[in-house]
Amino acid sequence: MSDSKQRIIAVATQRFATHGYDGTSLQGIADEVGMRKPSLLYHFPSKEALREAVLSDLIGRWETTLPSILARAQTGPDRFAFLFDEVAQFFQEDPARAILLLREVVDRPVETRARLAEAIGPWLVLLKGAIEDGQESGRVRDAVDAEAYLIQCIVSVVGAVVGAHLGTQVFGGGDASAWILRQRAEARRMAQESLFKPRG
Amino acid sequence: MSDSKQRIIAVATQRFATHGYDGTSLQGIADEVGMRKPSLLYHFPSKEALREAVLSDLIGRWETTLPSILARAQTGPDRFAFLFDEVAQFFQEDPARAILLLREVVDRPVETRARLAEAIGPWLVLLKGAIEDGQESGRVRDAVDAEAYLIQCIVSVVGAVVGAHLGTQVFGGGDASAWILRQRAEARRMAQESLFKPRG
DNA sequence: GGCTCTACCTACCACATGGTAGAGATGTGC
DNA sequence: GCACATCTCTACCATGTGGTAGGTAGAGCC
Repeated sequence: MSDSKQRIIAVATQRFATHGYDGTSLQGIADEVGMRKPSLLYHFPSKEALREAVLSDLIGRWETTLPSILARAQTGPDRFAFLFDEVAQFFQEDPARAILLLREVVDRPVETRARLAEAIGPWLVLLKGAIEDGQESGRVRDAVDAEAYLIQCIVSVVGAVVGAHLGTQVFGGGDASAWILRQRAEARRMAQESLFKPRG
Repeated sequence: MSDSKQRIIAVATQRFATHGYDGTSLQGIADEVGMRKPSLLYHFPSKEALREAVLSDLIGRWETTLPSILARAQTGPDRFAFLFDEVAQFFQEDPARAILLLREVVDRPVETRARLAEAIGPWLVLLKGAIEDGQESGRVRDAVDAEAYLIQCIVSVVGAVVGAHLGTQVFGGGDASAWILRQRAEARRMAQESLFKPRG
């Protein structure tokens, strides 16, 4: 992909995340990239095409990151905590990813969900199996609703980014990046302790 | 408040939630209400004023609902589960409330958070105290980060509405309203089991 | 009847938007 | 030299937007 295209996608990603699709103008993106609007429209024939490219780029990054996470998660100990943190790390690295994803799901529920189902569905089915195995072997609580649990985990991780900003305002103390770490840690603790049976 | 004003707010709430502020036109609202655009602008001098009114209406409803929840929560048993479910019920009653809130926090982080801090801040401080009391008396896990925990609870409840729609697509089985119940139940279970120490 | 207020209307405006037409520059292969 | 492709530009357009000006019908009041 050409350099211009990549720069446009990068800028558009941030602006779509910050102001939403409707709240972002091609003019604004073009200005920030440093070109005229028609030049931008040369690379992406329409605003809708740009949205599509931005989303594809995000999902693409996810799909290249995921296998590496899963591969490493299989070997080490504390697989659960590792998996949770790595996924959280993906969003924390660039919070715009979480916000963008959230916006897409809320703005265009049907279309986005279908894409998302394709991208993370198989992975969730896998994890669901792992949870059910854990229930049979007695390590995982029987009360866990595996499917709903997994969805809530995603909600927690993505929501931690939004929640962090909320924390700074309501309770004060520390900046947003410090809060995001606290939110992530607490989300993991909640997920972990509500999944496994207490030891002993 | 006049009937027209209330109808406008009701329609605007749904449309802002569904399409976002920027994605909603005054024309569209006016059409659905059944009046001309300038008539709408007679009641609310600007689109921004309408947004403000919609948000005030939502927060107002919350502020009248909350005391009744807290009053009832103090007497009965299973206070935690009751509180959690009642709050969840508020959003489930009209999912647009959850989506709208989410959108506001994401769209106008600073302004909305300040308002939200005002509306729910004192209540969160109260609950924070209750959790810390529980830690001292040994019923609540020491590892709980009270502030982050409470924020994550809000994220879970609001996110359950979004997550429910995700569940239908990824796993299938049941419609959105059935999924929202599952998400809520699982979110409560996760919050509860990660808060209290295991009995016995 | 006259005055005022509310609630609504028609007609209009300035402006920003997404998008198009078509030309000019810059390089690449022959 | 010349055709061709790639990329960017200027100039423009149709449309929809939030918002304004000003008028009208009716209710209540004196």
